[in-house]
Amino acid sequence: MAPELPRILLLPTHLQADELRELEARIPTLTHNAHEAKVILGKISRPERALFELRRLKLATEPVALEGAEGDEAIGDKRGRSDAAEVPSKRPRLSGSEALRSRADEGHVATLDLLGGSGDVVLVLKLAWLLDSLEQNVVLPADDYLLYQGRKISSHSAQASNPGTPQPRKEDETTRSASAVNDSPYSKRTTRPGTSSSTASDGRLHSEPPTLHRETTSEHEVPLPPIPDFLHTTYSCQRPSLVSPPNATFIAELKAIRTLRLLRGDQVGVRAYSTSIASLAAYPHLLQRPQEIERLPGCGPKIAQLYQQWTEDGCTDETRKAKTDTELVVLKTFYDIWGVGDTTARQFFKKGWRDLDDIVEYGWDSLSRVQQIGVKYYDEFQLKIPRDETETIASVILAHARRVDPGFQMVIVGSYRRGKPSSGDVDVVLSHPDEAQTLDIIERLVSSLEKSNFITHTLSVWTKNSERGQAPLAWKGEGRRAGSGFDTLDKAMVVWQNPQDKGPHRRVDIIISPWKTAGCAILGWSGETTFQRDLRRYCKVKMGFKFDSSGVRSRADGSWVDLESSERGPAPDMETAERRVFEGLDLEWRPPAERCTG
DNA sequence: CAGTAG
DNA sequence: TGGCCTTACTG
DNA sequence: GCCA
Repeated sequence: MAPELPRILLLPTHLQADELRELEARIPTLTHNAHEAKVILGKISRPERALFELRRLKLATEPVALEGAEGDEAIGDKRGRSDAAEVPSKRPRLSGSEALRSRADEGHVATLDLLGGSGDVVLVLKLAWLLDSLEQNVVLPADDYLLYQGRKISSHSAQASNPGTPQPRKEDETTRSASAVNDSPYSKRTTRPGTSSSTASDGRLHSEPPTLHRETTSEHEVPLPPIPDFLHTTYSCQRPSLVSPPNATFIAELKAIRTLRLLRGDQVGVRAYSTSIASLAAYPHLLQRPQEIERLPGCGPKIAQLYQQWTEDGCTDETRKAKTDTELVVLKTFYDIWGVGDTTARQFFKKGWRDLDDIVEYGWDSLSRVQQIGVKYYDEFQLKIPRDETETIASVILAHARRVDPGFQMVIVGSYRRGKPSSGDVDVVLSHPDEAQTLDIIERLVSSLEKSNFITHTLSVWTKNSERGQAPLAWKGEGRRAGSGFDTLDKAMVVWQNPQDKGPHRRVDIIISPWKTAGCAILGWSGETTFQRDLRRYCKVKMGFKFDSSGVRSRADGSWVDLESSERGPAPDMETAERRVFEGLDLEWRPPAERCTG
């Protein structure tokens, strides 16, 4: 009794001719017409490949709500390092238990209805679905095999895809950013330009009608999805960029290339790839073809070409070759040591060192103090820090600050504030409405946390530039008064371990800001690198300002520009201050979760 | 001074 | 074709 | 590598 199968089209991709024939023989409901197939099967494993196949079949679809399967690959976790010969400088080995979390059981709720359901929905599944179903003699749920789910559209209905996400509420002054994580900020902006155009007071507001370039290339009438108006800017601080964009897997490939460029010393390449990554991270549609890419800012023919190669081959030449290039693999290992950058990584390699044991054995004494710490805790620093632990660490820091004065306030910044489920390190910004309280607190705080054995090592302390380092600010101008304290912020970069449970050592940054620039401080510490870079560039080019986390200045005369106080006085809290900075910079408010530029 | 950090 | 974010700290 |  064969299971009752839906109409199936079998893709020939990656199948030998005889394999193909044999499989086809086992499918009673086989069709060769893509339009009547309910299920498309193939020996493929990525949603992008699925789209590529649909294109080849000339089957136009729009995506149906489906949180894309993320290609969240851990970096290199195969470190076959010998435990033999632990050098005097012992590098503690982690006790067993490595992968505590199994991926892939994120609770698949909805079982897809294969037989019933609206007739115009087509599923692209992995071939394994068929094999498993036949083996077990039942039609298995498609969930675990699903690569793509789309609704067939006739070539003339170019409906903008809105994959059924709930309409999010408007952000207003009082909304807290944390809740934004669950939203789908795309949906409110993917509506056609014109209907919901942003209120960006950017001057060069792009409220043009949906004039899509006439990209009616030789190709068929399937129109490219509209470019959201916010993607006409080259500044990533002017648009939402979410944590898990639809094209995350392709972005991951570009990030891999970026890392390779870094290791090779190609800094310009790093810049360029960062720009394209940030642009793609803001693109709310799953890519369908290379032409879409070239329309995006920071993306040109090269990136489009890489995309094509990647959809067809599953990876690019550059990453494929790198995988077997020992030099690059070793460089990456070295680069991951805290305190070792790409230049030093190459130097280590040139000395003939090939793994961490070589460094310990042959070069220990040549390492800087922080590099020694980086090597010693190499494994532990690679571990991600879950959100609840970040909160625990932060609350200890705040408690110690409040022991000095109860008026201290704190915002956890960094990737935590962006809503990531785990972080590489912990960043917190502390401030106090009374400026006298933030003056020399950093050293007292650090020593207090050292005495309580939370801080095991202090990597560096940026101490009191405010007082001593006023000279370096060539941004002279008489506007700056002595002791006003808005030079580069005081901060401490430390190694942390809970003295009670003795968990892994963690990297923690504690930043102190005077109240009047606390908005800039949390803004400067919450976005990803490209967001920051573009924010500074935007301030320079568009505003004639010089932004940094310790304040905004006029480039004309170097005078401090206060964007954080209103007529009603200083901001009541740091988040409000941050909103005022956005306003003062003529930027639309961007919740931290939308600052994920990759 | 070069190198590194966020 | 030049420019691409910023700057103090460390050794 | 892309943009002004």
